[in-house]
Amino acid sequence: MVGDVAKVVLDSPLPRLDHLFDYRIPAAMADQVRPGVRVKVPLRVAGRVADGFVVAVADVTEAPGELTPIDRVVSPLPVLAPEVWRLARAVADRAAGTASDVLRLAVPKRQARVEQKWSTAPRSTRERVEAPADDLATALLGGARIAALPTPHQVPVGDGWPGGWAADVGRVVAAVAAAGRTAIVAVPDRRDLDQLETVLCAGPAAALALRVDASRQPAARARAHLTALQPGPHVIIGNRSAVYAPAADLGAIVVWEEADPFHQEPLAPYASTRDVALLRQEQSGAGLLLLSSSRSSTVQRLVQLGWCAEWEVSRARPEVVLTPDDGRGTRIPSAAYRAAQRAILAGPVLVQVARPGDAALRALRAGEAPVPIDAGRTAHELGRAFPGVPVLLADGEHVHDAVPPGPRLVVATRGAEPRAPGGYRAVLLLDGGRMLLRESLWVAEDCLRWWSSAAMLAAPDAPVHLVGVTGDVATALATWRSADFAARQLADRRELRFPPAVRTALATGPVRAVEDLLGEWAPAGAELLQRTTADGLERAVVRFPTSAGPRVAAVAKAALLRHGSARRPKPPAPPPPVLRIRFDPLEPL
DNA sequence: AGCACGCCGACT
DNA sequence: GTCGGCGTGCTC
Repeated sequence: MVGDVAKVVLDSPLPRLDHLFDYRIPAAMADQVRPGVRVKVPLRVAGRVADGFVVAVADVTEAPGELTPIDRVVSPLPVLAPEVWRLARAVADRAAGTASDVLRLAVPKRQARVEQKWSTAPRSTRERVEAPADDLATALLGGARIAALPTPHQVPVGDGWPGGWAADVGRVVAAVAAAGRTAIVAVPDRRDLDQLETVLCAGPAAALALRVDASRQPAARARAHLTALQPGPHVIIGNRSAVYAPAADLGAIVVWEEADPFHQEPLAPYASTRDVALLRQEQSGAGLLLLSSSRSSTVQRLVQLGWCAEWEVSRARPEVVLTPDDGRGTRIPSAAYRAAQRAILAGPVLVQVARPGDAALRALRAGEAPVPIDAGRTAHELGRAFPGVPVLLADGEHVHDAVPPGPRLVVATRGAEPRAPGGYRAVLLLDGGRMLLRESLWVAEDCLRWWSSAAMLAAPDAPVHLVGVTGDVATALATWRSADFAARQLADRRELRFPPAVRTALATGPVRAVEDLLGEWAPAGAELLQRTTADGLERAVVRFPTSAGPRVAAVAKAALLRHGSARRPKPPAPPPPVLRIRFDPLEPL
């Protein structure tokens, strides 16, 4: 019978099962089986069924023998869009992972009740939106790949003050939607998502906004997914999983703050938003906007390759004052202290610290040994330094999106800084020296990003004091030339042959499996960087030029096919060690 | 994950 | 001779 072969991807993390399986489509299911639908299919023996998605329907099969029929169609809704399947395959191949691992991130779990209601309820039709023309959006709609820094201060929207970046993104996606194309925006965290939502809801594309937030209830996720599958345009906003949203008419992908660690997927195959976005841009021809508060060396590399263009969104620059430590090196320098005292009469002042516990205190009580101090005492001590001024602490445990207007000292750990209406009257970056001491391949550019994003919370005419930091990275912040700094970082990395100038991969597992792999990796272009062995387990790090990526990944996948699964003994026996391979770990060594 | 196939040690 | 250990490989 014509068209009765279904190509099915199985929901299984086993490398051996990571290819398409052919099944016969029973005549009774013919009208329901189409690409994207969930099915249950027999595997090996009758009675055992696996979940899967149909990705294609064909006339012929290359599989030997008689085809087993599909067991049943779980749902007739085609929830795996063809462009998402292509993307999942590419992401998996790049990292020697399985497509089904990627699909678990890309397609939310089925919610029968949601689908039930969806099938009967009328769907809202997309209305046309009107938005001002936007040069950046026009370039993106032409397929441009662009790296840009945002408007560096907050803007008033309704009665809120979202970041300038969110307003920049809002203008771009509204223009993309007005052109009838879908836009996807991926941001690191919930607080960024809230700001973007504020902007979108006040703009012309409000009715098209669709929040696909992996942290929301499963039902809400499923509903948003079904909506995204409908003809657009949509403005899809979310965290890292948003890059996988279905969008047949994709016009632009926007990634805000691509270097933020929240964009790093903690689940196999560990692909970051940026890498997925690059693949999706290539596959779809949509525009790609990498908007960040400072240029990362990774994006600078793309710029220098000519793969990515630069764009100036705004000429405005926060005023940054480099303030040396005076005297003992632990006290707030008097220049910064005076600036804070002056500013606090007009409104809130932000103090960024590495950890509020000891650093802020140490700065105020020179000469005393730092001890772990709870947040309450920190607030108390700061209160003494600024008598009569309320102190607010913001860190991982004390989350504040925004602070009320009026004089207030806001002590925040990096990344936890609340926004202030109209911006802070002064920003003190107090712990720069300590932040730079952290051991990481990316410290310098991480610090520049943390400082830049805190500086962007200042009012347009308010001073930003970077305390006790000198050299390249301080100059980069003061001159707001993070691209030059990133270029120098990249030059160093080329010299050392370290990321992002090269890629890395980490293999762990039984000594023999890892050694075999290293033997095959070498001719593929992967050079051994580090190797440690402990009780039968080996850990090896290799580096390779990006051009060798496909070969290195293919060799890795072949090795996983050989050693990837092992017999699992009955618990409580520990599972036997298996070969694991991770590409591009943030800290390879 | 399961389940068959297949090649070496103790056995009625 | 055979029974069965579990190492290896396959699943349309």
